[in-house]
Amino acid sequence: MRTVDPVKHAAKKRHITDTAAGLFAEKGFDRTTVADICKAAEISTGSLFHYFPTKRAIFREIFEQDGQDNAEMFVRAKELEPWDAVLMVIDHLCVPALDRSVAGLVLEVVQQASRDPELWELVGHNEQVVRDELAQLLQKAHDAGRIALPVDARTAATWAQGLVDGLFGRLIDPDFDATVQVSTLRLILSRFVGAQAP
Amino acid sequence: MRTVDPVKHAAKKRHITDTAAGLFAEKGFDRTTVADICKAAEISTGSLFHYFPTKRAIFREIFEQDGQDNAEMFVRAKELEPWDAVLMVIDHLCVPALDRSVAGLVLEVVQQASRDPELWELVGHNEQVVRDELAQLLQKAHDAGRIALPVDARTAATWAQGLVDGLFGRLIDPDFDATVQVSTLRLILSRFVGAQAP
DNA sequence: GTCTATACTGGGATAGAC
DNA sequence: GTCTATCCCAGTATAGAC
Repeated sequence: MRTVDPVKHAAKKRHITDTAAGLFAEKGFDRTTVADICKAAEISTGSLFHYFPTKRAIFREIFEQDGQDNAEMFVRAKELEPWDAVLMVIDHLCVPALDRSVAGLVLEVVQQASRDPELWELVGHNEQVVRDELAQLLQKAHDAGRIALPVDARTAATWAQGLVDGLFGRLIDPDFDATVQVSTLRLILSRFVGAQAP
Repeated sequence: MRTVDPVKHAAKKRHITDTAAGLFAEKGFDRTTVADICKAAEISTGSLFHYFPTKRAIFREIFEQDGQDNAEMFVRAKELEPWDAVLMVIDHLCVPALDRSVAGLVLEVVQQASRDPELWELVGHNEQVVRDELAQLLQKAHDAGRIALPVDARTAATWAQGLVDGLFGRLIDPDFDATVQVSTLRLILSRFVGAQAP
């Protein structure tokens, strides 16, 4: 006897976020208008604001699932030998870089997060979780003699993230092939942490 | 018998760009209004548009001098031993990261450049010059036996830039001390290119 | 729940006096 | 060259019919 079908409702929201994500990636948040989103999603503004209170809310929704994704990843990672786990995590973090449109979205979220405290909490927390987990894995690998860290584990973890940032940064060069360069990234990281040859 | 004093004219333009740069760094390009700039620079909008045709033009002007700066740097670098020159260039590229407000501006320009073709040309060209010069220096250092590149010089140069991007990326973490981490960056690069201990 | 139409706001840019 | 006043438009969000 309820008036809304929650499944349909969620599906529609998802349709809107998916459509909006593409536009945000392509044109940026500020330059994407609500009208653009409505046109692309083939709905009216009135309908859109039935599902989301503001434009920003659409943007946030897009990133809300990331935290859970990462949590799942680390569960899987912990079943591996620590250093292999680190490499797996890095690969996972690099995946968005392989798709230019997703990469645009990542650039955008960094930008927006620095000015939207609510979004910042979401993203910043996530980053910190990744860093902490990476630091733990690196420490274990070090203790097991698989790598020989030249700096503390936390710093190393930070720079592992920094290397991923670097990968994204270089996407501005049209000749830069992220698929190929992920292996270079692994080489740099391996040499940095003194990984033994396998 | 000329009606404008070019020196005064340039000084005023400079005053506007300097003022605007601070605001762009702090709030981002899109969220900085022309009114904001005028207020901060203590001029009227009419006056501002006498010096610049559009808001974007102000933004571009800020980065127009970078090319020349870099050219000068490479002239000085070439007087050094190649590997020392590489480290000098890297240090130079890292300088903006040491000042949070300047760092904000760098984030902003990447963002904007991906959507402003004219700005893109400016920035992209500059990046390419840096990469080419770095690649040359790395090749020379390699040939001199000072380093042992595991990849081609161009790829190595690209990743040297990527590491600098990573440094900027990590600035989002408030605990990240760029001054300290520049030395970690040098360590990572040195290990990557197989630099011999001095 | 979805639409059309529109109110309201704010920002970029211009006109024209001084 | 600089100002004030203002135009014009884009964009978010709402009202109210269906």
